[in-house]
Amino acid sequence: MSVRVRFAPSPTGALHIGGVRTALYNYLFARQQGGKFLLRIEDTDQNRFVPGAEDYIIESLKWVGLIPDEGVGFGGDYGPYRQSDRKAIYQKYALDLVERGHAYYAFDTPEDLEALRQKEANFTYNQFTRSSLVNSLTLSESELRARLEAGTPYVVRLKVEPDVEIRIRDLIRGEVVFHSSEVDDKVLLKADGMPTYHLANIIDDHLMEITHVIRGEEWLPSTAHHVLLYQGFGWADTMPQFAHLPLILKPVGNGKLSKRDGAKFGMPVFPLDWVGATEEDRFPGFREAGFLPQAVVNFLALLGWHPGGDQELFSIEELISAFSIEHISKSGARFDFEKAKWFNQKYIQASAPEYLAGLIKPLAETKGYSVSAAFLLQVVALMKERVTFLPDFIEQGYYLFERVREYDTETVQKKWTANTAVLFSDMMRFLEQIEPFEATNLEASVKQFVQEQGVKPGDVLPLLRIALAGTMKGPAVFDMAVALGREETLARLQLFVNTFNR
RNA sequence: GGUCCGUUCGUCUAGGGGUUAGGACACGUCCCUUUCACGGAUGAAACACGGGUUCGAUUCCCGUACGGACUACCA
Repeated sequence: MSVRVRFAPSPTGALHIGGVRTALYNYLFARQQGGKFLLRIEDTDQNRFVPGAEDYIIESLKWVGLIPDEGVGFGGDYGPYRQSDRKAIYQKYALDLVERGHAYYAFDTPEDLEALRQKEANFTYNQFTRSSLVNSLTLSESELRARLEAGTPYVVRLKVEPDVEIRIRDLIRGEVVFHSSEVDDKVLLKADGMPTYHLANIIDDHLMEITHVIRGEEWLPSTAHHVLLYQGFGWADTMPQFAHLPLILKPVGNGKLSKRDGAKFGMPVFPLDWVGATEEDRFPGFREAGFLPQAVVNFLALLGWHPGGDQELFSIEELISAFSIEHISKSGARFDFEKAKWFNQKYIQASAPEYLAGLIKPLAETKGYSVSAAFLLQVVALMKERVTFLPDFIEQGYYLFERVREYDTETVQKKWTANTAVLFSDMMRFLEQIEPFEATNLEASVKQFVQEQGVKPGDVLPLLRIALAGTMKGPAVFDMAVALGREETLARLQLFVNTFNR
């Protein structure tokens, strides 16, 4: 049987970076096994539905390159892939389960249950309490029929049999055992006719012939219910295998990574910018922060998984061939933004100049710079080894696009002497006619010129650098001069002399 | 509270009954470089604790502690 896995987020807002990792692991597994990777939208909670979230999820997956083989927006033979479009299917199966004796109607209202919880803090609807509640197990047949015919709202609940051991073989954690006395009678079908996650995911996974369920650790406790459902439907022999992923934890402190941590630690925790309706519902994304999707993938892949060995940088092809569920860690992994930055830097260094130039072009344009592709290529060559994020090309290297905004006056004062102005004027005349205006020639000639003037290069070159860039940081001076061109270089030298020669 | 899951340098992790416990990020020092980075070298830094099992446990078992998830007509 060929592998089929799914990523099944619910459209309640921006897709958390942990969700991206779950999608990635599913994707890697599917690709490696020659199987299919599907996207299913779990929108059975009408109250939590957020417009735009579905598009956001799809765009996120596309950005990181995890293209589903089937799913909402991707076609496929097992649709519909949006659960709200499958409502009738769940109702049919829920009633089927009632007939099989593995589920029952319950008429207790949310208010009834809330009142019970008030009275008894740990109240649970289960095999011990259901006999004293209002459901098809306690109602007579005629009472039941009367309520159903009157259209009384009801839910369908799982009927958990007493004294049964539920064994789960988790691919990551080994065998996990639950006793049915600890398993409650979960709601399967809600009063609005929609299924809960538990029902919908079992029916869909069965109908969509899912072979492996790779999902977050938060689902481990409810897997007992899921196993019972497979058995109740008579699908035990085709039940998928489970793999419960460790959580992604906060960078510091306790608990899992939350969307608030982004603002708190000044880093994105979402793949793309999310712009919600309110000011508080806005979050930055990795893409807009200037990450390369390949770097995000590499970073995420290694956050909770490692194939063994010392390799850190993996192409997507390498990830696919090296991936194995058995090598996924059991414990939660802290989100280390410093490591994410390192990956990005590495991927920028390794990227083709043309690719980078294409990515920074729109960034330059929003800053109001209109530059040629050739010039962008020069910027990339100059800045590639010293940036972490894509916008750094423009922001750190702004002086390649416009004139110096601010000089490092401290260094200027340290190096400026009585004859600096004269020296610079002579150097400008020298630069005016030097041929070719090219880095190695410039370097050799200018150094020689400076020496002939009886000055040490160390006294002049820093000033030359500041004249062109304003700062002591940055690319090699003569490379910058070439990128700027002869005319602009001379103009900046003149400007520099004018500024400091008082 | 109950159930379940987990615990190797600060962080991500490799490893696995006998190892100088390996790599990477971050950090320190040095080299390269008349800048900054890149690169190279190097240093500091870990098996939560207590019992077993064993000739020998960081590795296997059991506890304890700590951390986490779940405990909705949310997913």
